[in-house]
Amino acid sequence: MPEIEALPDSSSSQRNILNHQAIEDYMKTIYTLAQEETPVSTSRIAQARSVKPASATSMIQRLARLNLVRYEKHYGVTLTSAGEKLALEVIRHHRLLELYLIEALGFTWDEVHEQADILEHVISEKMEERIAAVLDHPEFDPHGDPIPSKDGVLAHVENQLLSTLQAGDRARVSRIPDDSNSELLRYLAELGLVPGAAFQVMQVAPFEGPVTIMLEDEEKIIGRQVADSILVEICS
Amino acid sequence: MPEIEALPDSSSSQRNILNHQAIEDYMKTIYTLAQEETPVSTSRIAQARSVKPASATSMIQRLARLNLVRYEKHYGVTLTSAGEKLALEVIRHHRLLELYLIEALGFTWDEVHEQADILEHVISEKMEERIAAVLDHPEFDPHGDPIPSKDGVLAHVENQLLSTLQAGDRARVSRIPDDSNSELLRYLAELGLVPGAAFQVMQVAPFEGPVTIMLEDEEKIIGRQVADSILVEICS
DNA sequence: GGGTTATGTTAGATTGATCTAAAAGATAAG
DNA sequence: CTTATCTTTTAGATCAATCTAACATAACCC
Repeated sequence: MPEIEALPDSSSSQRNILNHQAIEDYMKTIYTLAQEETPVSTSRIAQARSVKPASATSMIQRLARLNLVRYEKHYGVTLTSAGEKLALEVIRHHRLLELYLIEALGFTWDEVHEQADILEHVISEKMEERIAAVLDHPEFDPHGDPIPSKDGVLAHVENQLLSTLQAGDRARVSRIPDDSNSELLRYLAELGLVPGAAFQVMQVAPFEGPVTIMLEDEEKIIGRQVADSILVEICS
Repeated sequence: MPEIEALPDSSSSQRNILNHQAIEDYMKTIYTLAQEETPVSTSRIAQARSVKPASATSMIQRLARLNLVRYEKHYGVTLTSAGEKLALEVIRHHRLLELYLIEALGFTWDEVHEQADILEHVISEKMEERIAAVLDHPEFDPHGDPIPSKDGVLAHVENQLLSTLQAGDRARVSRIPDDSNSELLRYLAELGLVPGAAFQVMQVAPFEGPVTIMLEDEEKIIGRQVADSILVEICS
């Protein structure tokens, strides 16, 4: 008689007995990819997780058995509501941890992603709660990403790429993807281009040329590639 | 040609790629058991880790291949210096984390063990360092256990069981084993019997009877079993 | 010193997460 | 509409950590 695998039960008093790292990582990946395009294909998941497609297929099948995703062969996956809940929980952990590592432990912007990626799977409910309390229940992480609330609600911000602005526009940095490489993050921190920073676009050179901005009374010139990795909110 | 498994290399820049949880847990267990009696037998390890002897044997063989223990069939294991170093590293993590969870995140005495047991395997060098710094490089954890220094040195304190004291003795609580059950820890905290607390023994009832102590001008009576779980340092 | 008991080890199975290689399904292009 | 290509799935292997069952060694006791 085949045993049915138990769902990772977040309401159970004895959580974290099994290491569900892999499951949680896949869920996070699928959630993120689903933002861009749904359903999510096997190969996109495999690529994002740096595994072979065959490995992704087998994990997808397991996730489907756990009712975390709906899966149709040769078509793709979508998250179930249980799946979305789990993904948001992990993302909440990740973002709270990133902020905490900076605020409480003096990490720098570019160092936190890696450590948060590990810790996100192992902190207890209690620890999540205490971290959130110490940080005064923040809504955004240091990269400007919204932190899902306990019940899975995400603040929604209208973003656009900095590179889409025109000369004269005033805007505020809202997000830098937290998986950008560390070099870039350090560079941006040095320039002062961190979430919240307000600036005005002075000039946008044609042919994918550099963008000149005025930030804190200083002119900064950034390449197009950099401008493409910064999300902003226009100040109207 | 058989590949030799790589040693968990703490000096490597890319640590924590593989989950060496199991290895670290065994090393910690063996280190602790070796304090009591050496060499450490398979069954003691198996019992401490709540696995079957067969499982312990196979892990021991792996640890021996990694040069973390010396192993002689049917005799037992002893730690190599690399093994002791690893064990002390994990113990350092554990004890720093226990203190940190209490000091920085408002955990209570009885809650920290479990969470520290998980976190100890996943915090980076950097995080360990920052936690130690925030705590001002403490020498003892909240249960009175010495925290190994970065280079593996342990403060040594001469301890004895509270139950071995005699009426009239003055002493100070030095340690409560951190794996004592939570009930007991909460009870002791309530009584004020925490590391550092100074008291005088008033009476020791015969036939394994209760011990009466004077602590902060209040008389407390504790059972023999409780007295057996408290380590003290005589104030001479 | 030889049998009994306790302790340890080996053999073989299982589960999870990965892989490679091969087969099957979907897509696209003449 | 048929073939070539690309994507996905299946089959089967590997490795770590565990288990059970069976075997081997050590210890102990008369």
